[in-house]
Amino acid sequence: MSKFKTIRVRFAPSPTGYLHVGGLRTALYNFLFARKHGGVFILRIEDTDRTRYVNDAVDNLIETLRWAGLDYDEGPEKGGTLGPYVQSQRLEIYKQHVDRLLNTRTAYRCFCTPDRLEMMRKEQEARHISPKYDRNCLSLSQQEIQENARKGIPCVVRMKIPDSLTIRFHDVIRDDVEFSSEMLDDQVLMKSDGYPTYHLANVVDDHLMQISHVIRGEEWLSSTPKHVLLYQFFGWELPEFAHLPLLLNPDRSKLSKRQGDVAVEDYRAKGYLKEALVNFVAMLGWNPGTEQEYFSLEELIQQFSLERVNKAGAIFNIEKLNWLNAEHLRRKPDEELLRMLKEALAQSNFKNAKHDDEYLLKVIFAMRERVSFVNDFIEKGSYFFEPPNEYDQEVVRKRWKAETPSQLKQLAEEFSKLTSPTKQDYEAALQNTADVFHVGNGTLIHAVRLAVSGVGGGPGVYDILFILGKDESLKRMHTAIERLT
RNA sequence: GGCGCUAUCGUCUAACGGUUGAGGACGCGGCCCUCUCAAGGCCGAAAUACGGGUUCGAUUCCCGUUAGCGCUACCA
Repeated sequence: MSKFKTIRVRFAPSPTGYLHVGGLRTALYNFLFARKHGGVFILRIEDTDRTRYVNDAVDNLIETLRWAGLDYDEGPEKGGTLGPYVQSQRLEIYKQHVDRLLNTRTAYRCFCTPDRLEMMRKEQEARHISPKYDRNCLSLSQQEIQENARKGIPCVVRMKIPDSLTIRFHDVIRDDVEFSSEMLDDQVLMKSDGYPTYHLANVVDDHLMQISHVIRGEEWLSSTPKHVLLYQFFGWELPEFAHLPLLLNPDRSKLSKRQGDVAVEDYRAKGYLKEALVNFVAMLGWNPGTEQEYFSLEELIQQFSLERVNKAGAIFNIEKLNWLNAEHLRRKPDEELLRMLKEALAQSNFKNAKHDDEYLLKVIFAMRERVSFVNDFIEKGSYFFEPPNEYDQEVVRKRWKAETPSQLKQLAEEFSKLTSPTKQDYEAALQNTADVFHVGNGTLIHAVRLAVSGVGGGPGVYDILFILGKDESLKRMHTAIERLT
């Protein structure tokens, strides 16, 4: 599919504070594509806007990518032969390339002040024509340019868009796309502070870093013709382009804060598993063509293809993420769940409670099918870590009758006779007691459950009793008899 | 406003002109299982934006309309 020998792709975020879930998906698709084809996945930091620089953003980005399991082959902190991989460290390279453009007259210096530009735009807007630089500085003579430079007037470098040219390029996802050069502005390539704009830096770097496929968000589609022109100006071969559909808010606007969490770290903090988040964003805009929904990273790598990426934007649907999280969580081996539960416990209200692994493993066994998040073990199964401090009133109304206290007293009596009871022992004892009172065992089951857990749902009652142990169970039964009578 | 991209159940999506009275998943409702809650199983409601073409035949190809989104910065 490609004229390039090795697949080389890059994820090129701008460090503005955190990794956006849309960014995570872009990174993921790049990663999957590279791994699938034995290619190279590069991380490049696009920090050419000094006004938006955020401290620690790069570290944060790298840490989040690492958390998600998307290891890059070349990039900051990792190195590579075609670095540096941080654009602010490549200023000299951009300058050289801008000079090339200047020499071939495919770019020119512009000394217009921001004020003049602003006024020009206002006027154009008033006249209902699309805002475009009026090329005021294109006609400057060599002398005038030198004069201005000598006076120290700040200047930018603009690319000179050819007139009436149709620019066509191929996109793996959208096929052929074409734009008229008439619509293009003489884009600033080099800012007055000596930093390149995205357009220049991205083309220069993609070429120098031998990027074979530019896989990025759809918001770049409209500026791609400028990039194509730049490749032509430099006489470089075009990479393949693949513009990914956007991630949307529930109201179909572009995914943003305000309408929920957009930072990967938010989801991480909320207890979502990286496996679930990765699986989920992978399915937002891509599918394998089969009915498989649950994927490990390894399976995604095997099955991923750019050709099966959709064109239309996708809403970030939290319900499905929750479901996938539960799926991934419940399939985890005991040991891993144990490790995660201990970690969660350490940060919970029960951090001082002592429970050995054997006990926690029993809780995991009992709760496994009932949790979507690790914290659910603690929240939905709080009674495994402390006695109920209140009883669900609705359940009390339904399950706790006038005769219940005396029945439970008798049941407690039976339980206390048992030595190291198994689940079966509890069951037999309860059955016997139910027979004595001529009631169905359900009557006692629900009452005991309420007494020991405070709630109406959960694992089988014999499991709960067994996990809690005889002494604790009896204690709770007596407490309930007292408090609910 | 201009340019571009997009358009199948509420949501994510399948279908690459015909075996489609449009399939799956999440969510929702019902039933089964059952000591409860889950999990699981079964069933159900739910979609091709609209209008023209092309074709023996359009979800699928073309055009238009509408809608949504993106871009339109010395931001990326």
